[in-house]
Amino acid sequence: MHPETERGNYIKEEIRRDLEAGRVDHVVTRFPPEPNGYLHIGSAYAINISWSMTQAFNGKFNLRMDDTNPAKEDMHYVEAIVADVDWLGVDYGGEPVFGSDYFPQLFDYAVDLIKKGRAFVCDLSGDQLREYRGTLTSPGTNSPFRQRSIEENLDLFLRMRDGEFPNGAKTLRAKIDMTSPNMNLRDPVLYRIVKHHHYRSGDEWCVYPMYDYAHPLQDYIEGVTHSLCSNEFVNNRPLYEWVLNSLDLPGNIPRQIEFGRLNITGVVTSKRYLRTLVAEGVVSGWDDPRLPTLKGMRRRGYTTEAIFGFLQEIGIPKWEATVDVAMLEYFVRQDLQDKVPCVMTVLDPLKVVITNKDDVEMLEIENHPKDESFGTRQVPFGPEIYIERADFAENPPKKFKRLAPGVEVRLKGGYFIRCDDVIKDANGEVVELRCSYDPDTKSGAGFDGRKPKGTIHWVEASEAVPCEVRLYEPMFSEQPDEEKLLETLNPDSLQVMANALTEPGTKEMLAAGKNQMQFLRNGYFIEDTDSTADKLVFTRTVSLRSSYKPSKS
RNA sequence: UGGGGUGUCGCCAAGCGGUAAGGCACAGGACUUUGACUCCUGCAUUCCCAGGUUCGAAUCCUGGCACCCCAGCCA
Repeated sequence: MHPETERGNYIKEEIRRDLEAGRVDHVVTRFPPEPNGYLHIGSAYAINISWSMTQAFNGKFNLRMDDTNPAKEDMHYVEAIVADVDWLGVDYGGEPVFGSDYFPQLFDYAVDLIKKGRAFVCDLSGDQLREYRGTLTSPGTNSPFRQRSIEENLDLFLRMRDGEFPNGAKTLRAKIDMTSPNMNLRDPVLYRIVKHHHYRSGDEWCVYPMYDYAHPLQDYIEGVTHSLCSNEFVNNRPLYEWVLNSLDLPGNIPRQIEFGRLNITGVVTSKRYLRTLVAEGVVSGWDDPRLPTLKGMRRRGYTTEAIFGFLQEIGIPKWEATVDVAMLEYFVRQDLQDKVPCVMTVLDPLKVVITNKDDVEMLEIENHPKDESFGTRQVPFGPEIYIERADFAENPPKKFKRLAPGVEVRLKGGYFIRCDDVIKDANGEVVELRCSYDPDTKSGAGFDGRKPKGTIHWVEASEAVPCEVRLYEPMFSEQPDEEKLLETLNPDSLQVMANALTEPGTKEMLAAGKNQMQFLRNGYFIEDTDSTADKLVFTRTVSLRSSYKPSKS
């Protein structure tokens, strides 16, 4: 085997082969989104595949709007797409390119095709076209217009362009083979009449090229060497090649190579369903943190490093693969862990009175458990604090490493406290804990006389900052059934902790420009776009991993 | 159903005729002022199935099976 042969990435291997064989001497790839929707994790995956190839071979990467359908596309989407790609940090040469800019050349190529006798104008209606096409098992039938003369075809095509015929009246079709077992080759439509304003070319055109005709030529015009796409297009490859070969084009001809689609457990990426969720108001918008859109993931606090790390690890499947979300979350934690500070926030506060404490003192606590460069901060501790309701149990189960009557725990960065008394309201609900602290056990003092049951986080009452914390869970109860999407929704995908309290240090972090941090024991959070100076709002990016398994009884 | 594509651990995934990498998840254990992090350990005698070729097969051949894609004037 060649020592340079790239393993584990068949596309890279193919490209290298092309380079070594001299078929090409450089690499150009492209990502061709249609500006009719927002980018999502699957888009990032596709972008990464094409982009990483140009990184590997010092090539060029184009971001091309695949805008050949005037009825569906909009400038709003190109702006959104550009913003998302910019966020990913992928370099596409500064400016996106537009497939619609090649309309004139595409038209000329079509004229060429007609002159070569390889395309004809067909008057069949949509319904007739379908009938003539045949089925998967039966061959199609030649169009009665297939034998028109080149002159007549030319004349008709020009008149189609000039708007002489109504929408759908005629099409330009390739003359290939109506009996081909590959449906794409049964004289496919190349151009259709669409009198519709195009967001970019305006009203200049009455005819628009179809994807199968436009794509290979757009690639060719841009000098794309390797056109990488998902394998739903394998059946289209013969047509892609037919278009290029039929034109006898000089120079490098692009080569299409397919890769498998990416699915993630519990996540839906199809535009249609994403649109449904937004339209039905199931989510707050395209940037809802529960959505796998790039905007959603960005708002949720996923970093581009985490996303690329994840993509790097899953590789390039040849066929559709469904990766466990846990893998994505793992990379998010891995990335955040080293770069965000750690503060304390109590999501569901339970009041604790420290009976033997009457002053408020400042404790110095480190901002990161491993990295000293994050420095330390002053955290107040006084006679009244709040702890997490879940960190107290009147009747603790086995192995409960938190607070319980008569039990002693350590307050992170502070002292040991012992629960002496439990105060309940009329309904028997615990509303307050009376605890005593041991001054000898101050953090860092080296006290080792006793071992506390565990360490919990807390927030001092007088300086506590109220905030809203949003916890997210998967949108669907299980692997979503796309046909019954709204029925498989997880009703608890968003949990709002409206009465959360965070330590003053959190505001300091925000003031210092750090909008992402770990809330000790609760996970990684990001200040939400809904947050204001009056009302802080945090979104949980991802929870911490936990090996704690509550016992059944 | 005609054609095309794909089948290696629960999930991704290496492997390219020489005797099954790695990651996630999971299960134990160490450490721990986060039940986090980190660190150990375990986790496919077997590669969709059945035959065949070979000293030797996940890799080659034959035949099955399963799943996915294609019948838009969408992309």
